[in-house]
Amino acid sequence: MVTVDGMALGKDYATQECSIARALEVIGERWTMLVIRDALYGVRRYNDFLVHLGIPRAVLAARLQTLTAEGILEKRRYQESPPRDEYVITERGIALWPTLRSLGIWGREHFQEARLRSYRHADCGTELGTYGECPACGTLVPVADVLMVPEPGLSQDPADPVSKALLKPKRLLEPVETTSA
Amino acid sequence: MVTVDGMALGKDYATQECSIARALEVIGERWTMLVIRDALYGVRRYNDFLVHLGIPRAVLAARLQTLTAEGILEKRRYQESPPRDEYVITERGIALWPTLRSLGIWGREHFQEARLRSYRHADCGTELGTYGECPACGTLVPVADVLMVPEPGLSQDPADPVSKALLKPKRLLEPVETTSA
DNA sequence: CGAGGTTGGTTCAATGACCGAACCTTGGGT
DNA sequence: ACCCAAGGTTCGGTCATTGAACCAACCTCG
Repeated sequence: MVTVDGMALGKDYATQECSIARALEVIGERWTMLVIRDALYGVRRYNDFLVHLGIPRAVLAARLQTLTAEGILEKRRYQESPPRDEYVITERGIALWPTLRSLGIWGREHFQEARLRSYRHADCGTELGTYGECPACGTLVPVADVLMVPEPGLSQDPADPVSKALLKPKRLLEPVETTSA
Repeated sequence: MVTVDGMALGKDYATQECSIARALEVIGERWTMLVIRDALYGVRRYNDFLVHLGIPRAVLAARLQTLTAEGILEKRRYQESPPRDEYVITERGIALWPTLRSLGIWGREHFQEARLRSYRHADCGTELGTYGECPACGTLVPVADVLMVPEPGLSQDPADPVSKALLKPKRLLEPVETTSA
């Protein structure tokens, strides 16, 4: 049966009856997970995503729109006159933190020597366990209480202002400062 | 400037200094994570991947080759005369279980009503926590001791033999039985 | 022996996604 | 009036994915 709309390549893993497949239909496209990672880091503005990711403008626009439509980001007016919007991560997006953390750990352990960043419980300074829990406190750490700490191995003096801003320790979700003024 | 090698779209997130990006270069392509999921379920043969995923043959061949080259699957001769190989998941691939589990949970909680499968500690029958730990035993359950149990909501009587084989409870990693003889 | 089946692929034309560069728009700032 | 910044859209060219067809080694059955 040939359905009316001709979505051939895109998005849907038609035959799969599986929540992983459902998830990948939403966030499985190229660049999407990196956009979400940046949003967790506190990146919010079109231009910041652009320079930090090195993503084509058209693709970024498409991804931001999809992620907004799926309720993972929320488009929010942060100033009138010049009307400017920012894209803020929602609860649904924040819920991807364990996935991204375990993916990052896997990537580092299997394909990378150096450790670039560590993640700590802001309250006590303890480094997080594999799933984002605090071994000392024995609790699951809310994402807003995760402190991202750059480690040596991360290149000093990067080109773009966003990478530069991410060079100092900061909490996740807290907006990055790129006041180029 | 046109560089000599023409890798434009593919694989590498060039500017990214991040273990998540490294990971996605390896397993971020379309279909790849679903192949790994199937490998965790115990799927091993070209034909079983093919019918279960509904993936184009050429793409499957490419993915199996990449995953083998990256050490996530291992190509293993399981019979001479007709020489036949199967693709078995390695430790490196098994290490993706927490990632896939948390991704699946996210997909179900946010984009799906029914629960299709549950995962239990084979030793005690307790349903696993969010990260694959056993709440009762308090231990991290080895993947080989995870029992996958189909729940109502999963369609009875599916078309392909692999889905049919996955209709009864079985441990992860344990090869699926598709003796069509 | 030859026909047909099973497994595991390769090849090919068509279609869709992605890329990078150029352009556009709205609203300041000077 | 002119230029700049932010946030896009448009467009031609390239790359990836798709589905269908083809290939080949080996086996089994008549």
